[in-house]
Amino acid sequence: MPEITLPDGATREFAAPVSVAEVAAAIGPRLAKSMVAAVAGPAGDAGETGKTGETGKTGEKLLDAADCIDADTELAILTAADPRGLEIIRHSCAHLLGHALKQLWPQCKMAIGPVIEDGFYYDIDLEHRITDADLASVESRMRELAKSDYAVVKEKVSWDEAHRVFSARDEPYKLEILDRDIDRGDRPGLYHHLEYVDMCRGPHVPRMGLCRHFKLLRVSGAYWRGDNRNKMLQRIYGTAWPDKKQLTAHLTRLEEAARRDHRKIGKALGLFHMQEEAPGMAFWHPRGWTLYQVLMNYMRDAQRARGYREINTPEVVDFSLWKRSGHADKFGADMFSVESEGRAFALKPMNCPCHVQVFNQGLRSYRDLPLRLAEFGACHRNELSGALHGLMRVRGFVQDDAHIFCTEEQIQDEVAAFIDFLHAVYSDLGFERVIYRLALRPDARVGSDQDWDRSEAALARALQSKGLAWEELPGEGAFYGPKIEFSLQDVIGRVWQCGTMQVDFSMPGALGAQYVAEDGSRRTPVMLHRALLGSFERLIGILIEHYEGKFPAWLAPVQAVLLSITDAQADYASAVAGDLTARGFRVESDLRNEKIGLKIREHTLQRIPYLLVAGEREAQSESIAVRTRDGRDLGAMPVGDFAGRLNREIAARGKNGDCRLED
RNA sequence: GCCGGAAUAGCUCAGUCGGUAGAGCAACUGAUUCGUAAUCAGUAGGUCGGAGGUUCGAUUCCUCUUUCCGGCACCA
Repeated sequence: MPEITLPDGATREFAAPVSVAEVAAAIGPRLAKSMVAAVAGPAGDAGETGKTGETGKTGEKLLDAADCIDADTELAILTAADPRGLEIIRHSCAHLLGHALKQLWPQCKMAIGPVIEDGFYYDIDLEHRITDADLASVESRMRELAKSDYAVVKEKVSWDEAHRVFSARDEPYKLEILDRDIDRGDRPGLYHHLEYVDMCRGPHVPRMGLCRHFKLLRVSGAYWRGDNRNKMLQRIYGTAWPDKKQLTAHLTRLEEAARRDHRKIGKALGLFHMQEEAPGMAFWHPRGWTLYQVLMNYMRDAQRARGYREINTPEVVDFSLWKRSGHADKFGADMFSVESEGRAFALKPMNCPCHVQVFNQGLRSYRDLPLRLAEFGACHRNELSGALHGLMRVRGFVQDDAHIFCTEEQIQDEVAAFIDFLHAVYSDLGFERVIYRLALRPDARVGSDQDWDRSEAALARALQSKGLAWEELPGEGAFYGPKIEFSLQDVIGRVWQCGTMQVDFSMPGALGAQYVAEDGSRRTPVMLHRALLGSFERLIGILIEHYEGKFPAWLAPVQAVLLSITDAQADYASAVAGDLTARGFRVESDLRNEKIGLKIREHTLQRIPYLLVAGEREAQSESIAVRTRDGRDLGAMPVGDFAGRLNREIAARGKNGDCRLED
């Protein structure tokens, strides 16, 4: 006699074990119709034996509509409105995709079809190459199948039975999953979609009519089990939403994101270009290089204020140094090499070994520590061609790199100070959402396990002391030490590592770094590798997308343009431009014999923050009429007033809205 | 690197079922001096990414190649 407690606290008693669907029906017909699945929660032990899926909360269990409840439990019926319900719909969409694919290409071998953010995919092995046209026909077959609203039938079977089913269906990938990932004692779930069968923990929708608001997006390649030694399969991506409105909104977001692409905006604003002769390297144009320099000078001042000393080291260095540092072994193939007079050199892929050389000059005392050596270091890495991506992943770049030589006792404070520094800079840059990750020891590494224990712990403690939530990435640390990754997202949600803080107990010793301790003994310092921006290239790529090219005044390559109305104001406009330039602003003037409307349009499209109209009225009154790039008219004001207000806006950096120019 | 797609004027793109290409904007010339998102007219501009092949003839078909795009893998 199960007693079921609903989310609102109401209870319902049933005389006999009931299915989830029956409970929903008892609550109301509308809920029964829109029910996707249910979640049973921790009070009761609901459902049949065997795993039906897990949710974030411990003790919660996801149930299929057909699952039977035979004991007291809390139960929430899930609909598309619930995030867990939506996830189930997306998962069922993957099955729907599999169903359609199998109907269109019966010889297609099914691999996996999981849920991802905003949607789902299915990996298949099929000789025929799926084209965009195919994608449309797959999608329409999916719609037909969904429209028929067929019932999804769940079946729990023995491992042997599952094996028999997929042998008969000639699905080698499903058999491999059974063999390698599923315990022989388990009872895998089979979901029958008419003639199509998929194996899944579930739950899934009870009727396919619940999967209606989806769209297939693209087809691409993906290695079986994510391993590049395995066969490359075809992966079809789709997105799915609770209703048409949200689907449309998502597709619109994707279109808008495409417009913010840094490669597109970089070209439109004349910031940089790339060309065939230098793959993965940027040619910076005047406006882009201005932005680059503004950012670099900002970082230069900021790090000087925080006790860093700037240095500069060679870009072409003998391979022997890379051998001693360990980089040649691990990354030799990814380094650009240069040969001269029989000697092998490499373009430096990073700055750390060079910084140790600077540290090693002279005898260092414990009194020198922590020693913070910073360099805007130009690095080259011969990244795999397929990895290149605009400014985000390049082969030539400049890091805002620094290495802190310190004692083990100083690590904690240095890491904490670095995190504060990073937050201050990111806040000036307008970044609020930072993703924190802690990359732990990889299999291929140098250094003792004790060193790794201590360095991992030091980083974790520092994050904790700042109250930051982080994700751990086992095996993803650098070969010489663990690292905190500070990542930002581009406009379509791809995550890019920018800042980093790495603890290294190995390289200083390997390269002979020493200092004299208080007791006169020679000791090896600890080395902290750190960068805030990561590389100027990547960070500028993120900045372009973040601001959609509408850089705040402090970063804008051109902060204001003087616009004359007729030739009669040419001298006046030039004089004002000269005055503002002399005050340190980045100003241009447009004296062309063109209509003011055209000039406004062109410079607005160039995202210049302030358009300063100098017409006859302004010339008479020694003023300028100020218009912002978002079309606001701030009226006429004396040049000195504008300069003062712009100065305050620039000083505020990230802490002002777009073109506020407040009094 | 792997799978798939793409490459046409400075930019954004159209086009040729094999007969050496077209628009808009930009550029240039002239007229216009016009107050807040496009003034008008004219001119010029392309060995259709590169190399080879098939063909009487290739931008179009085939092969190779480079780069880019979307993923996968990689990311010190």
